[in-house]
Amino acid sequence: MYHFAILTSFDDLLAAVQHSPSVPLQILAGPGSGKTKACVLISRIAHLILHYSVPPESICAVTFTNKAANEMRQRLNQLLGEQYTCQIKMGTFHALCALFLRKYANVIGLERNFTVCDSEESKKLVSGLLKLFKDDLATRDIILKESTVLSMISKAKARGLNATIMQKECKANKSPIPSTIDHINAVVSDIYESYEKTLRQTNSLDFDDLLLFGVKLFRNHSKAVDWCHHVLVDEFQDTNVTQYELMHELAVRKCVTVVGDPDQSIYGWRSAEVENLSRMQKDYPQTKEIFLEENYRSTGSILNASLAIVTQDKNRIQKSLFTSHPLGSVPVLHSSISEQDEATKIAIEIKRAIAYTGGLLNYGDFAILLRFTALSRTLEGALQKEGIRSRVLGGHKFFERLEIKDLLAYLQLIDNPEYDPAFLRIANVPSRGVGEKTLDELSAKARGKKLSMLAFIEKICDNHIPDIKPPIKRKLGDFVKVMLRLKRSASEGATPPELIRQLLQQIDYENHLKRTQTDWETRWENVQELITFSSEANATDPSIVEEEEEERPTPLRLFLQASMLSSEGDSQNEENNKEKVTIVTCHAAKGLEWPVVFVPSVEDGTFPFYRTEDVEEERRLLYVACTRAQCLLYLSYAKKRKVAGETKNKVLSPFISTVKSESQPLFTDVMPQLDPAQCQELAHILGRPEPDHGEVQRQVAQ
DNA sequence: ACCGGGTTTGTTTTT
DNA sequence: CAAACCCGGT
Repeated sequence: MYHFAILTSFDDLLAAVQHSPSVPLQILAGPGSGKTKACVLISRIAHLILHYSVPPESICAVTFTNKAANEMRQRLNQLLGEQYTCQIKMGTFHALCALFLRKYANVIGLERNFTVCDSEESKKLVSGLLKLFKDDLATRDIILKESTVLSMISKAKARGLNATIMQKECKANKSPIPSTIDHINAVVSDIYESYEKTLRQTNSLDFDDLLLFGVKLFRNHSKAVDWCHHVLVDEFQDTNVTQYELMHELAVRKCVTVVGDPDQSIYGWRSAEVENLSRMQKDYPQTKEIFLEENYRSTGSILNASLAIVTQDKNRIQKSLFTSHPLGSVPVLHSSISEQDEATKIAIEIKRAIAYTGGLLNYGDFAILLRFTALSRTLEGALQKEGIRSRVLGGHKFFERLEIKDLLAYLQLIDNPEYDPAFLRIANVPSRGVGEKTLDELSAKARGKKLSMLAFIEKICDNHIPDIKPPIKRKLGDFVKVMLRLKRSASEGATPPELIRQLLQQIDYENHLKRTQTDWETRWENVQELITFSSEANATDPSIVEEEEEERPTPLRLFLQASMLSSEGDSQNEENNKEKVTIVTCHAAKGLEWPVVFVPSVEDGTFPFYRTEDVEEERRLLYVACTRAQCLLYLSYAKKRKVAGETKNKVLSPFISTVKSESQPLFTDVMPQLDPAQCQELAHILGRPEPDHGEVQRQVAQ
């Protein structure tokens, strides 16, 4: 039955799927090796259940995004039926931790209604704390950005270092003459301490906390992990130390399957450690390795060019890769005089390819892979000019839009009145004449009284605290009333969509958008979409079967949690996506594939990115991008590009210039002919019917 | 002194 | 696209 999932019956794939559950397994799967398409992991889960009789509720499958988890769940539904799959624990490490932390909150000293603090709020918190050190830093001529502080804190957390340890380390390492680095470390560890204190006081956990508290829970409370018989981890090369520890704590029975590819590790900047592969071999000495080296995706020449790029990394773990597909056309490398020129060339080439393949390819088969999202502006413009529709995948994510975050902040405050970040966000939305200064003052006073800001303001409005100027009470009185009404509705069992509708009406949010945003129409549409999402959230959320009914999180809490951990992009209207060219970052393209792939801006400074800490990781990123292509691959660079307002001269990426003149031509500057023979080959690789010659000629004529 | 609306600026990658 | 900045109005 599950063989349905395996498109090919090759030995290695089968061995990986059927491997004994009790022997730890590492599947090292190169790009296009059937990791996703033939879904090794999905087939293995099915095999564990059907053949080895592993109970579905004792399986834990960890994916890199929650979107991937949803897809996995859907495909398993088709194979096994929903009654099995709904019991499997599936999701990102973050989502799984959140799930169990809610259930066992009291055991490790958390409130059940903790809020997940996303990176935007974390950044605001850090930024507020950093201001306290501004003068001190200025006297030493140190510029410290909040993003730097944030990433230093996050890195410390990912390695499991708390603020106290960090402070001790700083003192221990101090050289006789305090250097700038020492000073920065000292300041950051102080900010770290206050940051943690604020999170605890406001009953919230940031993304790193979810993992850290998860480890703490699983390590010290066996009943939280007893259920687990088998752990499977996808994208293992992108896990960090804490995530490894989570896996280790969950694997109480030492049954582990991981899938990964060191060549595709591109999240080092987020503290991912490829070394987790060797660490696992040490911790689980019996670990068996299975290499999947056959690529079922790309043509030979795409694979050759990609391998030429990644094998320049001398420290790379040696691994081969081959394909049964024909060589196909040689990847294109072309230059342009400007980014506009580059974008136009891409647009024209897309139209040409569609015409010359006479309906074999449509717009949905094309993807443009970018180093960072800001590069999409000119491309979107050029495509639009040529009448090509496009969609930006995961550009600015739905739940990060300001109108969505405003509304979520209200809901968060209903669920967790202590969550001051939400209060600070919405106290003046819509405008109530309470600005930054006033809020700072109120915040300090509330802290002095050891109250949450909402509780403090409520007291002022009830005349329990007299020492505030009358305007505050007048200005924020309405806000307090809105919150009270919403809280009452929620306690009376109002559903999330009902709460949102009530909220919209009470604060007249539509009017607020019209007043403050020029593009209020699309923003209002997003608000409507949020209502839709909120009504679906409970159904899709993986939930633990609760012994006691009242322990189950409220629908509101489930909805909020799903929102904070979602990676969903803007419009998922599946219908017309077939007619749209996909624009996506290389990072977000991981695991995806398209018949035709363009990678623009292959220039020094972009690949590798000029501020990178790890050049090899940038190389792997380009490798990941190139290996997304099935049939046609186009790299391009511009000789001049506008960077941060200034036009700069650019040169070809060293990743390419060092490989392009080897014995066989890896790249060509000639666009593919797309003659009948090539079309036939294309159709064969994609498994599609060949185009009709008459149709080709008709479209070319146009 | 503080708000709020308008303009400038400067952008990695994401749970 | 939103944070940072500026400046007129209260």
